Amino acid sequence: MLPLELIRKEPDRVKRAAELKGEEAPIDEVLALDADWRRLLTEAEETKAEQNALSKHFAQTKEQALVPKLKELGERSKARMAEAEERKQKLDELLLFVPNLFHESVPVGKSEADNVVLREWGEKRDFGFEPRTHYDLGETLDIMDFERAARIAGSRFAGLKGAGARLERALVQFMLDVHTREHGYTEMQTPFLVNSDAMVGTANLPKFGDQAFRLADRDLWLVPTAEVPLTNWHGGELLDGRRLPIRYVMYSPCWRSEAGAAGKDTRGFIRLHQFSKVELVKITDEGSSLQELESLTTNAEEILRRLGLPYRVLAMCTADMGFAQYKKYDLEAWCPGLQRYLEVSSCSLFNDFQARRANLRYRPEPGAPPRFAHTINGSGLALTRTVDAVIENYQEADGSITVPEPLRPYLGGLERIA
RNA sequence: GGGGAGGUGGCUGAGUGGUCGAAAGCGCCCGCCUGCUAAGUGGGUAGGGGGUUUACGCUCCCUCGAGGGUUCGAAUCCCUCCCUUCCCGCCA
Repeated sequence: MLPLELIRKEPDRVKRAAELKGEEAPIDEVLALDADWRRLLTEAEETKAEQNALSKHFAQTKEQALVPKLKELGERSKARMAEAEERKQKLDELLLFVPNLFHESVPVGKSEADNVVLREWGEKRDFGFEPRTHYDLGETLDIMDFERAARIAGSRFAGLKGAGARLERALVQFMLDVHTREHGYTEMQTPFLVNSDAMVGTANLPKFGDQAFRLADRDLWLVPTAEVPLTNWHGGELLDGRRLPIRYVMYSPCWRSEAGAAGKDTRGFIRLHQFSKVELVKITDEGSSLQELESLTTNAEEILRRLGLPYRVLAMCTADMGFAQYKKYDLEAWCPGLQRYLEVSSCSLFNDFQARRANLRYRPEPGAPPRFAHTINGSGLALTRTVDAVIENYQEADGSITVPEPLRPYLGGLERIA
């Protein structure tokens, strides 16, 4: 959510930013409602002030002749206030549909083709044979099962078996260990179901409800990412600014309806209704947030490096950035079987956009007025696709898979999946 | 699922119809005092919004879990919901 004050003062700037992001922004409606609301509010408050003063007088004198006047003032202020409230409510609802601005460093672009490759790491391996896809290898080795998953849940679900399941679990533990022991994150475990308020806090609602799964009989959603519970974890709180940044890491399953993705990535372990992820979330202050985005991105990259997976880092352009992000990097791992890069992490800075929605504030120092926090998140990494990248990059000519060194301790010393 | 208790500022916790945005304590801030530390001592210290102001500020309104209601007037009385906690039941 953007501050109303900003929209009032610089409506054109907000409109322009929305346009470059390819988002609609109901700025004119917001401005009209804002003017209406303030006019009615002033009227209501003036009447209320008169009533309060007279009521105070009445409390002392008990002058019964004042009662009708008091009653009338009360009714009038209540009626005006109700009108004002009605506008304010509409205004607040609309504000949830105004997209975030973006940082000046974000490349302006029209499509994903305008994203900028910032750096590439690792050598793409020369196999000396035609590398196979992870789903080909996975089914041959009997460590991935798409058919049976579809039988019990439908398409876009997958199952892992034996060494496949263990490989994913090893990756989870490896990632959690690196982030908690070396990068200063605190491991969390939160509910995987969250209410609508939490979804609004991270801006998954009201605009993107069709991307998530909701329980039919109550106000609960399956988390589309651990970003939702973690970013909202301190929602409504006033944090001690001296204790920022807060760094959380959490493993969770994620559920997404993938509405609108029909036909995309239908094969393999790539785009599923349920996948696993190790998520990094930071809650920080204004001054440090840009820098904290950089370090979070580096933290996620570190996992790819240790696993020896070639990858590249993209600066997302305005058009590819999304409604709530202020600045965003994608990490893409090279998958030689698929002959393409797969997004394994998306690291974003939201500024105070989410914090305003979640009412997440901090006091910079004792006595200072509260400010909205800045929030950052990124995968560290998405498990599903990291499994793919490991399988494809570490495959051998005979169809077996060499286990990357750092994972072996987590697999009881296992060196090869065959 | 059944029954009891409770949700008040950064925290603990008083307050049962007006003079209460709210005692006291802790914490924090500013001063005084004290070789240092600790202690003592005086004062200050909730959040949000509107108007006005270059600004400091001034002023008004709202907020005691959320939303309704009663009343001239609600932290206080009534209703609904949410949450916490205790006892019973069930259970991994």
